[in-house]
Formats: sequence, C-alpha cells, structure tokens
Amino acid sequence: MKSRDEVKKCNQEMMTRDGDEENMAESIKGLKRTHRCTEVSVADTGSVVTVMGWVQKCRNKGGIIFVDLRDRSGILQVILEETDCGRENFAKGERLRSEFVIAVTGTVVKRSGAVNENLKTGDIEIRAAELRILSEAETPPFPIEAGSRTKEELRLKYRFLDLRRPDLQGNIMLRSKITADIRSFLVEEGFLEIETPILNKSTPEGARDYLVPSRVHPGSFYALPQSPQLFKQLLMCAGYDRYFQIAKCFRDEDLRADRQPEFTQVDMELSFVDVDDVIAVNERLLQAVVKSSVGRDVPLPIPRMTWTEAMDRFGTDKPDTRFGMELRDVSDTVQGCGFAVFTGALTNGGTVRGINAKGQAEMPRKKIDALTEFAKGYGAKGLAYLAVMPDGTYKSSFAKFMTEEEFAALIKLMEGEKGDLLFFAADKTALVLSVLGALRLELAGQMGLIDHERLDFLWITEFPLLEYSEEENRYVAVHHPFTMPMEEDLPLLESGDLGKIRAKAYDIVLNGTELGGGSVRIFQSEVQEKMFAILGMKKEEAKDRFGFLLDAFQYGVPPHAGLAYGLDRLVMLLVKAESIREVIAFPKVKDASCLMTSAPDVVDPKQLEELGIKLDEHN
RNA sequence: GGCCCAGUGGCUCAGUUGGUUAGAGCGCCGCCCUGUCACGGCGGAGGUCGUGGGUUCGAGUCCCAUCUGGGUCGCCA
Repeated sequence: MKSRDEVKKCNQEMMTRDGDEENMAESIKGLKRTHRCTEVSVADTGSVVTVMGWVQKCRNKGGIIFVDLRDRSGILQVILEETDCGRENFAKGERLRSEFVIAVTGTVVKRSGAVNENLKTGDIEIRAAELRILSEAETPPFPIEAGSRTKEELRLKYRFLDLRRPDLQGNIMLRSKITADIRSFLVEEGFLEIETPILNKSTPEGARDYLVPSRVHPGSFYALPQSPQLFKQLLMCAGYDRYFQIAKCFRDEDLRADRQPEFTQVDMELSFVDVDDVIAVNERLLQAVVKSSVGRDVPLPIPRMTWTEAMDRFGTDKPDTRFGMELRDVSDTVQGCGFAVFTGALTNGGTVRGINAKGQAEMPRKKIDALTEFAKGYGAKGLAYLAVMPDGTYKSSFAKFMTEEEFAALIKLMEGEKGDLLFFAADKTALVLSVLGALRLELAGQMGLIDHERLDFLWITEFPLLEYSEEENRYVAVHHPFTMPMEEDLPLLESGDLGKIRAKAYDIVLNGTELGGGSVRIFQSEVQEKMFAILGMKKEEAKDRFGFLLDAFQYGVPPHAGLAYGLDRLVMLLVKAESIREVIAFPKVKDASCLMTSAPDVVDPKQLEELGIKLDEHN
C-alpha cells in the first residue's frame, strides 16, 4: 500500500485533473426525469417516459443493445434499436460503458423476450427513442455491485463509488427512514427538536475532547460535544419539558467496529418523570421504529434485568440473551478442594465461576489452548477446564487436585452431562466475570449458538453510581456526575460503602450491544454538590466547570431524566451489518483519519500563527 | 501503547519442503453477433509479489524493520 503522503499526492492529482479532451457530455436541456428506474411498471405500458441514471451494464448484440440502467431505486432495462432511435442515438449506445450517466426517453413496453425474475422491473423495458450521454466515466477501481468483497481500504478511498453499491445505498436509505420515523414519533409524543451548540466548554471528565482553537481567543479552546448532556438539562430547567435532538457527538478515543470518533446520538430529555416513564416512551419508540423500518414486532414490555443480575449471569452489563450458557458461581463447591488456583483466588476475596460448553467435550487440545490465550487477553492468568467425556470419564487440567466426590459436586452444579466441556476462571470477581463473559460470546460464535434472526432487547437497570478507580485513586461516576442515586441508597452518600450505591440509570441493550443509556438526573443542588465532593471535585472547580448548571438549579428545576441512543449502532443492528462503517456515509478508519479526504492534515503555518499555536519541533 | 489477522495484474484469489518465462476467474481493450439479462464467439493488453534491509547459488515463499487496512485489550464519565 502507498504511504499516507503518496495517497495525499494521488488524491490531489485526482481532484485537479481537468475535464478532458474526450468529454462529450451532453446537456440535459429540454429533458425532465419522469420516473426513477423502478418506478416504471407494467401499468405504464405504452406511455413515454424519461429516465436517468448510471449504466450498470451493456449487452451489445450487434444490431440491438441492452442497457441496464441503475439509480437508487434499482435497475431498469433499456433497449436500443436503430429503427426506434435512429442512427445517431444508436451510435451513442455503442459507446456506452459502465457508470456512464445517461438520459433515455422512450416507450414502456412489455418484454417480448423472457421475463427477468430477479428484477423488480423484469417484465418491462424501455424502447429508447432518444439517448443522451450526460457524463462519461472511467472504469471504476472496483465493481459497483451488491455484495462486493473489495478491501475496505479501497472502498473507503473511493467512498463516492462505494456509496453507489446497492447494499450500501440500502443501508443509507434505511438510516434515513429510521431517522425520519424517530422524528415523527417523538414530535407526535410532544417532544421538541432543539439544537445545542457544537462549540462548547471542555469538561475533561470522561472521554477525551476534540479541541477547537479560535482566532479571537488565542490560548483558549472550544471542545466539540461528547453529548449534549448539560444543555438538555438546562432546557429542562427552561421548561421545554420534552426535548430531543439527532445530535452529532465527538470523542477522541480509539475506534472499534462499533465505535467512530464522530457519531450520531438520538438524544432526549423529559421533565416531571421517573425511570418507568422514560422506559415506557422509549419502548414504544423502539417498537414503532423497528416495525416501520424492518417490519419486525417488538413485544412489550421489553424485559428488564438489574445490573447485578446481568453481571452475575452473563459477566457483562450488555448481555446477549439470544443464547444461554450462563455463568455459574462454583466458589462454595470448590472452597475446600486441593486446587490452589481456586482456593487461592477465594482466599484473596475473589471468585471461581464456570460456564458449560454443551457437547464440546471432544474439543481438541489445540482449540482449548487457543481459548486459554483468548482468556489471557482479558487478563486471566489461565483457564481451567473439565471435559466430561461421552464414556463418563473426565479429562481435566486440574484432575490431580480433586477427589472424585469434588468433581461430581462441581459437575452437578454446572449441570454437566456426558459430552460437555466446562471452563472455569478463578481470580478477582470483576476479572473473572469479564473473562467468562467474553469467553461465553466467543464460544457461542464458534458453536453457532446465535440465532441471527432474533432481536433481543433488554433493559439493564440499577447500575452502580460509582466505581473505585485505582488509577485516579478515588471514586468516579459510572454513568456521569449528574446521575441520581436510588432513593433507598441516598443515606449511603453520607456514610457507607460508596461502591454499593445504585443509580437510577438504565441501558437499552440489543443482541449484546449497548444501544443507548440514560438516567434520572440529580435536580437538587445539595445532592449535586455532594456528588461533586465525592468525585474529589473542589467547590471552586465544580463552579468553574459546571457553574452554569448549579446556577440554573437555584432558579427552579423540575425533576428530569433522559436517554440517548447510538443511532449508528441501532441502524447497524437492524440492517445486520458487521460494522458501524456500513451505515455511515463517510466513516473514518482506525486511526480516526479519512482515507478519501486525508483529514486530518497539516495546515498552513499562517493559520497556526493566527491562532497563536506553535508546534513542537518534532511535529 | 499491547496482541492477532491481511497485503501477489483494475477486482477477488491460488501459488506445494525457497528452484526455470508468477497462474486463475471476473473486469478491461479490439473485432463479430437483433432478445440479452452471470449474454456469447474470436483475439489482446496488463503484475516482479506493500516498502526497505538481510540470509541464500537462488526469495512471492525464510528472518528483521517499516507502511497500510482490519479485529481486539487498554481506553470509550
């Protein structure tokens, strides 16, 4: 592959290349498109239509030319014969190549040849009377067709071509429909769509901000929003009791298959509500949108699970409930056994848990080793296994440390049967859960346990309010510092185990992906100040960073709560895409750059000077 | 920042334990063809194997470094 600089140079050449000598582009003058390609049907037989689009493919039989004309609606066959269109138009037809943009005026006829069952318009064709070549085209660097297996790198460099492909067009068009449906549902429900600023004050809690300098404020920086959180709370203070926004958000963090540095949230906030009210309206929203976009029914109510239960049963706060293989706590059973890895973990206040890979007893040693490596990737020191062979014997990495009775008890607890393979992890609880949670997903994938037709929605509730950060040496907010503790746990704020406080926070999960989350907000300034104190924020600092919010709370604030969805993830899951990039028109690659525009890029020194910015020598 | 995977004509891939002129399908170009729709027939062009270095009589194949893209851990209030 080319280096970044070479690519840049190449792109520049591409952009500066002039309209060339051979460009025979004709004018559109006097023509008006009457239909998209697949808007023409057998009902139009006999009428004259004008269609415009791209040449998908030409089949020149000598005296007759078939042209598959494509636009975003699909494909329509155009037929050119000299007797219909005359010599000049036919000659143009002979010059046609893939991706030429053309306009055709002609008569809709029923096909005299065979019907093409694969096309929506397979029973008709247009007999061209006039053909205009509106634009010629180079041969594209990869085929413009559905199901392309072209390297993503190339697709992204030529995203404008990639976006012509029917599968990507389908995703982008469905995304548009979903967005429109969300808007109309929320407006119908009395929500107001209100925009909030893109240029903001940096609030360095949480993800890293993208910073924006400004000519008129040398030395100061705006930050791009990570979410409209504070503004929507202020909107509640201002009385706009139901707000929503399709909001672009930015986080300067590393990318993943389901994470982009800029992404879109469906953001909402409601006044005079509690947890159940937010959940209720959002369940109806999801039901309506899923129905209208992909025609699937979402039965209500959506199941709910507390965070504690999710962690306990699935080892994660976003469980994929499309299959079982739940985690089991075997700590009590192995407590007195002779296996030091297990007993040692327990002595150190940890846990021992297992999962049962049904029918996998004969898994080759190599594969088990690979899974052990997989577990190590999540911080496990190892992975213990116990295979209950079909003949009833055991094969185990800890065979010599346990008695027959201990094995029997362990297998019984794991509901192990002949042919099952049991995996165990022993360590600190959080680590064990994360390892087995990941292993569960990995195994399910390998074993083909996941039904990809299912849409399993799930609410996760009662998240912990705070968690202790070893790195920061203090408690940090699990959700954000404006999250309301559950009433029952309020006393713990004063004295008690801060890690035990549950929050009025909730996530919506679909098929093991976190679709969105939200919370009831703190609306009493005393509680908010207490919260800042717990987070180690001095009064002055809190005032400096969030003073406007605290001020607003002094002037009459309604109880309020909200939620935000990752729109990209919702669309991704509904179209069954593997990556969020398949539902974003112009996504960025792993290092957050754009292969098409080559952003980010160095800027003119004059621009920097104007901004009062000096770079390090090594930049 | 760590770990893993991939990089061979325009595209997608094959390429045996290192061994003569690096193959295929599709696409592309030319000629022919009036019912094709994975159109067909004949002919043709096009790659030195991401880059640099090394081992070797000999490297697409082995080693080191590096670039590019992807997955993932950390990170993502």
